[in-house]
Amino acid sequence: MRASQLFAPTLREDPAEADIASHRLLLRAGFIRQLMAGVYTTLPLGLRTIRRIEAIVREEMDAAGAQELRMPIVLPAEPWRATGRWELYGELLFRLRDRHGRDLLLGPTEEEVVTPLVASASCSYRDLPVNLYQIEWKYRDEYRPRFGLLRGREFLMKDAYSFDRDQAGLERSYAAMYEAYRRVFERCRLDHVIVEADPGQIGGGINHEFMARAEVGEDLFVECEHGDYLADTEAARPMPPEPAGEPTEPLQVLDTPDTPTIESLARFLGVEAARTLKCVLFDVGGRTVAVLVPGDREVSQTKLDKLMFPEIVRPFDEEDFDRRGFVKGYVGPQGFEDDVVVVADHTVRGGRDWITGANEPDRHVRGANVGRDFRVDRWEDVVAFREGDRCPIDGGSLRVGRSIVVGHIYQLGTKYSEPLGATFVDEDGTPRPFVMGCYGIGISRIVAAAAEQYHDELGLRWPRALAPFDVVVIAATAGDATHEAERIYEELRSRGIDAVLDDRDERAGVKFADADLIGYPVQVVVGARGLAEQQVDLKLRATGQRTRERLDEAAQAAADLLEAAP
RNA sequence: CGGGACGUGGCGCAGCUUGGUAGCGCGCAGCGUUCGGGACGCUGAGGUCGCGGGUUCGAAUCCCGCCGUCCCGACCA
Repeated sequence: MRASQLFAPTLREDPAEADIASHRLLLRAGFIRQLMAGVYTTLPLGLRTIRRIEAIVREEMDAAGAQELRMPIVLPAEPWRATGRWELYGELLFRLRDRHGRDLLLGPTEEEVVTPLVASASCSYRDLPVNLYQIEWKYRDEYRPRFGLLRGREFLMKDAYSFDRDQAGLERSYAAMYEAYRRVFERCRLDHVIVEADPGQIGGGINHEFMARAEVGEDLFVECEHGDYLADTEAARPMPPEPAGEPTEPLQVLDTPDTPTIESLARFLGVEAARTLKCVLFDVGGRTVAVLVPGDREVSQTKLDKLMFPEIVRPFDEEDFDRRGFVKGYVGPQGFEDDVVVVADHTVRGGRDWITGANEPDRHVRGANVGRDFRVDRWEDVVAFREGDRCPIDGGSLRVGRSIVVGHIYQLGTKYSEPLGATFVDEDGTPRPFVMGCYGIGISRIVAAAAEQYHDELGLRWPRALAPFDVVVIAATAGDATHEAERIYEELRSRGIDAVLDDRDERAGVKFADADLIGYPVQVVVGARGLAEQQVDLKLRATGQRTRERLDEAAQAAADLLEAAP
């Protein structure tokens, strides 16, 4: 490609709407242009990078036994009603209506399409497993699109779906995808971690997130300083504290006017929040569940959801407090009726003589102790992770890392096959629902994640595998240099290397600046200065390292440098 | 959806407080000089000042409404 023909409008200044590096540089370097919030045009350079990522993904998916297909983006509402997601997804769905008044949506993911599709093939258990994937644009009307390609309303995703006869089969399919994903992100050179993520309300299903480290990432994970523990922040289980000793105080009631929050209570009494016992009430499938955590900690509803699955967990609202006779802001676990389930986090074992609610307005108690003053029905891990918690394996200090989720794989089981009536015929002749897995890779998000990890003050610095082109040949001066540059460019192309010839009628400085901004891995500079000695200059963008090579070996040298590039 | 900021040639911005018919830099076009790290000079094109309403002799500027974009947030006793 000749730069004079390439539509790559680079910007000299940072666009006003972009804050983070990837967004700013992808705009400036001419990879993308914004059309509206969360929707971008992909320019030729951006599309080349996307194609390279797609190629890697395709190779690994195919090698893992998945088959590519293409499903529609405009979808009928009916199957989404069947699975409940027409309601559940709410505003997240782009909905539209056709001329006949039929409800349609733009696909945010495609279980509702692929599941009936496979079912319609009248499968026998002998046809399984099947794994189908596509690379297609997805649509989600995010409540707040942001950060350019990181959270768009339109994004390119590889989505794969496996269909197995049973859980054992699913686990095999899942393991194959897990390995394929590892290879994909290795080949993309993304610095990433893999964590077992929280299954949330779906419950039970194992799932893993592939997270590219990035300071600007919205997704948090927890890691031990010694590298032996990794977890989703919602799933992290800190090491429990040493158990506290026997009670030392009698239970006594305190007048604590106007102290409905832990903060106001701690201030009123002049004690640490950690001395108080927080008692949070939830409705779980109609029953009252009281969750106890130290006052300076929070309950993780995600953990509670998982614990109570398949029951639905809902925090108490005003009405619940009134109707069930609890005093909001002054709830304590003493004297609960038997129908209240008391769940305490392990961290509660680390305290005694608690200050907690007295179950009457403006009053608390002190000296409340487990066993003597209140009962605990279940000891569980329900506390939200907090900076400073210890590693459950070696007690090391845990820290929070930020990341961009670029891949997510999931064991779905029969969550979709059952409501959609998607079955195969098993060996005994009876229909059974497929045991499914789903596997996503955010292709357009990889572009942004890689830009976050590979850039400097000059611009983008693509790893070889993701760069829009491998090499740029810069004609730095007119005359002979132009001819030599052209010759080197042709030689590179004949070697199968994706090269750009910067033949624009621009000053050398402009070409250098654009080359650095766009981030070609290798630059070959052909100019009068070098030609006087029959030499050219090579630059490796990743390190900035420059070398001189003989003119007649320029293409070979560039190829070698590219080979050695990260 | 709540809070905040911002919408002025393609891009980045000034002008608005105190109303008087729009300006700077970059980019773009032409000519000349220059030519290995975002050159210089001269000339030129390009703007419904986000949209609608109002106030006024007169609105980019003041008032009201709407739209758009960006940032922060979304829930716990």
